[in-house]
Amino acid sequence: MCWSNSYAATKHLTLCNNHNFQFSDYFAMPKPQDTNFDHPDNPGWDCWYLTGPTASGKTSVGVALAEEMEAEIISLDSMAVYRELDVGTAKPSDEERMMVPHHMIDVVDPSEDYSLAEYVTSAYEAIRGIKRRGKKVLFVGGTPLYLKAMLRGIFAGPAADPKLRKELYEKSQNAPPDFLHNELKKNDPESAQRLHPNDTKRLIRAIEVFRKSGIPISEWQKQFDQPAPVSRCKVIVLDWPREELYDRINRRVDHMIDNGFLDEVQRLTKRFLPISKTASQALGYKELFDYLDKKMSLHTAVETIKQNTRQFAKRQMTWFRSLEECQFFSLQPKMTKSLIVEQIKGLMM
RNA sequence: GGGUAGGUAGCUCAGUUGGUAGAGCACAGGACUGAAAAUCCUGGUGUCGCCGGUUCAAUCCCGGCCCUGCCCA
Repeated sequence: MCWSNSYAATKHLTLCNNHNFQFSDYFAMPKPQDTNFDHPDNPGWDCWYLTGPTASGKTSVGVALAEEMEAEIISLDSMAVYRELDVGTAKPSDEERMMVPHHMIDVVDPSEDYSLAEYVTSAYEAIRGIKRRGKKVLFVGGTPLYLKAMLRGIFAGPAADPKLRKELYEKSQNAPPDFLHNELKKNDPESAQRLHPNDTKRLIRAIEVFRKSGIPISEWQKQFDQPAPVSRCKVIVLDWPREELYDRINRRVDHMIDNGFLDEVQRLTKRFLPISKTASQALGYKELFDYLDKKMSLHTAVETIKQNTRQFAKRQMTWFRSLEECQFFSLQPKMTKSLIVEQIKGLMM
């Protein structure tokens, strides 16, 4: 795609002069709408999906499964897209990536902002490539919003406008609490009805969409209530008993700390371009930044990472329960990987 | 041993001039489409340290005991 380089270059230049990535006001080039998001025959169909909460073992099962099924893997993960965020995002190892081709990992610089729409655009591209090579497509990852967008599509509405967002945000800070809500009510009462007055991010996005397109976001979004056809999508959720999952999370965070997580975070603090607003949302990084800034002890930082990760896993499960496409696969500590792979393979065929 | 402050939710604490109690965090459930590992909403989960007394009624008042912190020996 010819526009992507100049777009990235513009971002780089402007970011150099702006180290404040809280509602940064750099100018984002509007992207050409060269992808038909609301395709009548969604490219995300006729693919396999292996998902589940964080630390459920998706990566390792996914690689084994892909080998068995002659598939290539598309990572379904909003944080693995960033280069240099390796340990904390638990990316697949070099060995795993040698065994099966992986896509959508390490695709942007950590100083760049990233979005759902960029993911979907590139994932469509990856699907086409894999199918050209005569392979199957296996999505592996746990970002539920991305999963839903792959299954049900995304609307071809206006891109984010950081300038407008910043303006609305700052205005709302000096106004009565329901300022944004009232603002939205004027043009899009349906969305205002649906959104809570405190839901700042979504209120801002909804106002933004109307101002840029003249069409309420509630109009754009109507199409996504229909589940993908079950006959064409297999979505498997790795499902551990809650307590076991939490143990796995705690153990994995300890393992990350023992395997260079701190060094990685330290390196990020020393880079020329600061990490972007979206990349800095990654779990574990913000807590370790606080430790390095001496705002908390290492022990407290690690415990906080574990807690935030458990809360994240809980939210992921809420998503999976709400998506009718999801088929839960119950796991028990004693099951071997080959047994798991065998059974999931059976479900997918 | 004497004095003193305290013991209330998983944690840190508030409170009831006597009518069986509430905040933050934790935890649980939900929402979610161009920031999503983000963000937002809802929910109190309890032998008010233990044993007795007074009272129609005690977590609260009285007595004793146990435990913790601090001060003095």
